[in-house]
Amino acid sequence: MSSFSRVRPGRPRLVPDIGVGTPREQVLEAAARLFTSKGFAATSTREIAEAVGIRQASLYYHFAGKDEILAALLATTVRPTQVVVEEIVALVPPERVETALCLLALVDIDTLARVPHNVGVLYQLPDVVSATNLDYASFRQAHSELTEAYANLGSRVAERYGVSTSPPALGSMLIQQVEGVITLRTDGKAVDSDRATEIAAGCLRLCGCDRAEVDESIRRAKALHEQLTPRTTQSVMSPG
Amino acid sequence: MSSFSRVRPGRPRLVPDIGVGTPREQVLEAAARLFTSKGFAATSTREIAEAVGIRQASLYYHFAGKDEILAALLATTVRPTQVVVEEIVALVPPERVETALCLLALVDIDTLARVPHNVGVLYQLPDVVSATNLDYASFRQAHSELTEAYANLGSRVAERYGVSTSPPALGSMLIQQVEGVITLRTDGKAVDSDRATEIAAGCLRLCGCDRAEVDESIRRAKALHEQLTPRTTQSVMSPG
DNA sequence: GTCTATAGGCTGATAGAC
DNA sequence: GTCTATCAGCCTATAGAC
Repeated sequence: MSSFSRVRPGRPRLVPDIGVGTPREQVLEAAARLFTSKGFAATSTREIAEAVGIRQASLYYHFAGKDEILAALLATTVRPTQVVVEEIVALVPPERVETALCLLALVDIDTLARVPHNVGVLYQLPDVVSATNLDYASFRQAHSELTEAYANLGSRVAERYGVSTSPPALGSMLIQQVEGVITLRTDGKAVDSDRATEIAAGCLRLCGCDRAEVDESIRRAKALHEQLTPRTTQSVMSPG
Repeated sequence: MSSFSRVRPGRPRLVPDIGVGTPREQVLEAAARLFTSKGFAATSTREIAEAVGIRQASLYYHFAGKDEILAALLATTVRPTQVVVEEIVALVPPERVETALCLLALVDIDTLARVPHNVGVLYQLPDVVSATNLDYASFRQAHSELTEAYANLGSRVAERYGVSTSPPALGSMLIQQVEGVITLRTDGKAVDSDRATEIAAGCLRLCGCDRAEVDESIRRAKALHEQLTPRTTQSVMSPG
């Protein structure tokens, strides 16, 4: 909206606005970068303001407080929802659970790899979790539902291959594997399409799939995945 | 040392000392609990002091500053060193790489599960990483050496089963799987011996092992593991 | 919409009594 | 070895001018 005209209402900034997007978006961009790299509590509102090129007090025109900035960032959904899981399952013939699991993993990995500034880390920070002014509970529930989806699909696959790991344990192992994407980005490593495929294949092997089944499921899931996310550059992401 | 006599030099505390261990240990215990649950930056020295039952300023008799408390905690080694890796490899006949990998995983899982207050999380916190007054680099190197050990053992196993994942990718997947212990403890879930076994088995499946090989390697590795850590309660740990 | 100015609180740390 | 007392600095947030 702001890029339509450089002449905006209100007093001009000391430093002219050279950023992209609305001021609000600029704040969120800077906050995401700082929160993920230094942590929430360790980042001051002054630093955020300075990164944007405005004064500390000016933040409070756009957000009610530091917590609100964090809440807005967390609202940036970074994981597949229950609805998406159901779509994925519906896309795949019931006898091909392996493909469904693989597709879920690919979609999830892709989401985590693409989200700006590795915002996925925020959900893992203790000071974010314990800063319970916000409805962190709703995230927890969404996350545990996603874990259940992994547990459900994974254990149906495991059954076929005689793997006896309990569904909850298998679910947490699978989601842990997928969330390796967050770790990789934190460590400054890029997550490209090949890496995504390797992680998804790892998920299948975790459930006991043999090589032939892994290859076949990967092939089918990748086809479906490209069909789900058409025309965009595939899963290539800078580490930041 | 302090428990020999309750009468210690110096002015008595306002609140009588009912804690265990030396005052220094009490501070570390409280700091570990608070740092891991609230984060480093979000924890004040006043909170630590209050938890111990002393005044904020009294902390500075035992530690030069907040950073020093953190550094002392990080010095609590929580992962197998290069030397331990070599010992493990030496324990297992060369043709049983699967067993070596499994044993490494079990030892590592056990270490992470037993360390007080889930101190392993500290190494993942952005504010700890960016608080580089301390030699965080040495930890990074130790961690990357451990990842390499997983990569090395894992890819030797993978080779046998026709799994073509690159060693670095496999290494990061394996260590990610093991570090699921940290996540589990953060989520308040206990990590008992059965869970440890399931995770170790997952590591083997990640490398392509079939069921028979997984079972055999687990059996051998557990025997060696018990031999390494005799007479202690096996891997049972409270979540905190 | 951004500025200046400032309030009020909490922080990490030091000095010196006991 | 722990206390009291205190400091200077930074923090979030508000009020009101432009």
